Amino acid sequence: MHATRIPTKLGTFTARFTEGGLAAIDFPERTKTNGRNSDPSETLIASAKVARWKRQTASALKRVLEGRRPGPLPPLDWSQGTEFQRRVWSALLDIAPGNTRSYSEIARIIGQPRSARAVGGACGANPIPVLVPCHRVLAAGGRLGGFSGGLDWKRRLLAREGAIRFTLAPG
DNA sequence: ACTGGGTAAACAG
DNA sequence: CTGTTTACCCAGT
Repeated sequence: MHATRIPTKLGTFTARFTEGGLAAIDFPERTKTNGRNSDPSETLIASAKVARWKRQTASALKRVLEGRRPGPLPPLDWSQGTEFQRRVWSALLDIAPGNTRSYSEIARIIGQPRSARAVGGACGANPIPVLVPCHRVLAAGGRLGGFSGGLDWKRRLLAREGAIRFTLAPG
């Protein structure tokens, strides 16, 4: 596992990689990590391949934060997900910036029209937010629904994409 | 605004 | 396997 920090206008994200690809993205931490030194063992593991993935991830992340399409992505390591979760996450990649789907629409798209609630669960388990755009999935009637990284992030990401005509959620 | 029933997946035990 | 917990949804109050 190799981690890298990605500074952006909205804070410093952290991306984690395995040999299989990008495995996770963490939102900026409130707590200021006294950053600086990197673990030397990680440096040894780093390969040209991973270095390329890091560049692609940083570029894609910044572009999505600007409301644009991500451009080329590194391979995504979804090996920790179940078959169902991978189907949901895969469907999320087809939602363009500025567009939204509802949980039940995603359920229908993957061929399980009664699994809207389970789709919510899979979105909550998405380890690669922003690039796998679970923030573009809303509840029925345009309500905001939930977001693991906090609803503020969901609102901010949607606003950046000009997709902010949903009713406000409690809270 | 609040409830209750229906529904499906993941997880703890 | 059984119970509990969900980023759900819809029809009734």
